[in-house]
Amino acid sequence: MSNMTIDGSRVTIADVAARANVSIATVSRVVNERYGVAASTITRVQDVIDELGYESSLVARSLRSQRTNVIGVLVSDIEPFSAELLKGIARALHGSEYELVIYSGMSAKEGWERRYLSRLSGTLADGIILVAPTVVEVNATHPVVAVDPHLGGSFLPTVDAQNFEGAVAATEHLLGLGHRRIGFLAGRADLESARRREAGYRFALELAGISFDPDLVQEGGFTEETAEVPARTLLSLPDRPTAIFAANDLSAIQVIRTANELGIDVPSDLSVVGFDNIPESALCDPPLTTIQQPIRAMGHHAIEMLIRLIRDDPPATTHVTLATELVVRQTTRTL
Amino acid sequence: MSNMTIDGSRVTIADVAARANVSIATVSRVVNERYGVAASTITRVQDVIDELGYESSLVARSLRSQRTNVIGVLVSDIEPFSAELLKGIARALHGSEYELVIYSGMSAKEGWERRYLSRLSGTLADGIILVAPTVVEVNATHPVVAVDPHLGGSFLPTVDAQNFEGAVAATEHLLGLGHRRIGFLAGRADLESARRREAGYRFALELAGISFDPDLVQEGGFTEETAEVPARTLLSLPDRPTAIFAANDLSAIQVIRTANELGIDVPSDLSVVGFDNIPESALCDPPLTTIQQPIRAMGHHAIEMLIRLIRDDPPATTHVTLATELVVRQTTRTL
DNA sequence: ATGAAAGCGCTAACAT
DNA sequence: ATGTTAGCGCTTTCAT
Repeated sequence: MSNMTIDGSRVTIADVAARANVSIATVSRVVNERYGVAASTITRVQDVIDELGYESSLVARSLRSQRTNVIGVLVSDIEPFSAELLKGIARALHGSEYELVIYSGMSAKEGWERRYLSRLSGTLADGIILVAPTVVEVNATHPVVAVDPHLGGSFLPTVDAQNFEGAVAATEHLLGLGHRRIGFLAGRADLESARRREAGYRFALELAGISFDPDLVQEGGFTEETAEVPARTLLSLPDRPTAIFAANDLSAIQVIRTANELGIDVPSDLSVVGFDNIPESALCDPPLTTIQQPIRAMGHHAIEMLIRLIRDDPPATTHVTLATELVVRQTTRTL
Repeated sequence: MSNMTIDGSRVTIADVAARANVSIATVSRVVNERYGVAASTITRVQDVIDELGYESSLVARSLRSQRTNVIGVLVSDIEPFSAELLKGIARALHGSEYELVIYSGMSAKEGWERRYLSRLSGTLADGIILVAPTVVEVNATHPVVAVDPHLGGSFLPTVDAQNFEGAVAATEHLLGLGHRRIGFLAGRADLESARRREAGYRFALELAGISFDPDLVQEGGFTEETAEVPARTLLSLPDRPTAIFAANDLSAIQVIRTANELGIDVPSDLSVVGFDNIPESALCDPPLTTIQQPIRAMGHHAIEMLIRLIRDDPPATTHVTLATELVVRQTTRTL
């Protein structure tokens, strides 16, 4: 529709003002529904806005005004976990007054949270959700809520899940099936959630009177790529584990793949349990037994907390931990 | 880390300039690696930047300069399809020079594409990917690529999938199982992809010599919520269909749910086929037979086309259609 | 090599 | 009721 542009460029507030024979300020008032504009002027300006298809620039507006009605979400990457979380966040935002901007600098480099925050905060968004940040000592001008953060003891409002309890449940599930040599494919050492999952694994073993074997623990790094070598290491052990608990589904899926390559059948020769219950875990073959995190609900809670902070409402809970649950599918079997 | 702020507010280029005893312009030159700055000055400014943790504001920068190194993705909502697409887009952007901004005004209201585009384009992003737009007569100042758009004949560079062929395959799968009364839960009438799926359904029926029964077609609207009533209508027909082909997985999942509520067993009493193969389709019970769209690959192609356009590279393909494929799971059975 | 100044599109304080 | 003006943080001429 050619009325979207004048001279092939964007329609700005100045174009509208000129065509309606009013000042830029008046157009701004009409757009923002401020008081003190004559009804006839409102009509005239609105007509021009419609005619020209004018829509105010988010960028220009947010540079100038404090309030933008935008919620920002900062992620290091769009992978299954963050994608699920985004679905929950979007759902929670339905029917609200807020718009959603998701930003990813496409780099998981050390300190991304701070850099992204610095690039967006104070400007684009009224409040920010930080997804799986490894740094939380952040000093922003706007409210920030962290989901699944590095540090448990952060002063940031936080949403996470029962990592420890979930890991205990996963390990006890394997123990209950008769497994005794249970490997653990750890997550990233710098993530609190990863450490708590390892703690749960160790705790369950100890409770069962099984002494901890450091050979049975490898760092898998939470992605399929980084999990391959450690998975192979674990599966090539002289006294190979009969079961592996992976710190997240992505690395569990890689364990299954690597096992297949090595001619090890899952679940006949090897039981595997993941963590997260991302949609992909049900898609893999065989479908993965895993610990379900209520990822979308976490998004929901994060939004609720953030909006409360933005509105400066009475301080609600500052730390929400949601329950995890074992989901038994087909990668685990009695020894 | 308190060095992120001065006086509790954002660190701006002015703060850096003041502390380094240079002008704002010089800091800008250092940040953007422009020529004509003394080596000693570069060092000094860079030190202050590091010390203060300065990062330029995306908003301010993009207001002023043409190039932002940001790819914008405009979606009406974050649901399984767009989330999958985002995963593909993010993957394609790994290691590139581009950052990613996803914008959703959280409204599927008529004309959202144009409004979002107007709010973002010309400012924040160097190029835009429009996801499932219903309007494509768009006149932007920057390159735009449409994924799965409304109009087939759009002049916009487009990425889509074989909707017609996929629908034929789905319908023929059901026909091959002996079904004759096959219902169709249509998509949104304003979406080209939805219409082509219906055309494929009709074509396959015709080819099989089955006359089209308008009672067997209901508009399902592509979401679980909107699909419920039409699904119930279809399943309450006096001469109930023995199979239903739904125009997307979300509505297929709703068909299964509604069937359960009505005491109709899938697949014993009713076969169901979806379209998309979103991860959720494998998660439902029983796992859904569906037509797979290579959603992530579509994201990949869209990025490639867009970057080419941004770089003004030799005009590559302006319209990519990817193949769809039948994925047989457990919701279809011989009659 | 560096600084001063204009201006991107907009909002808000201050006139009138 | 409406216009004028001063910035928001930044890049980019144009001077020096």
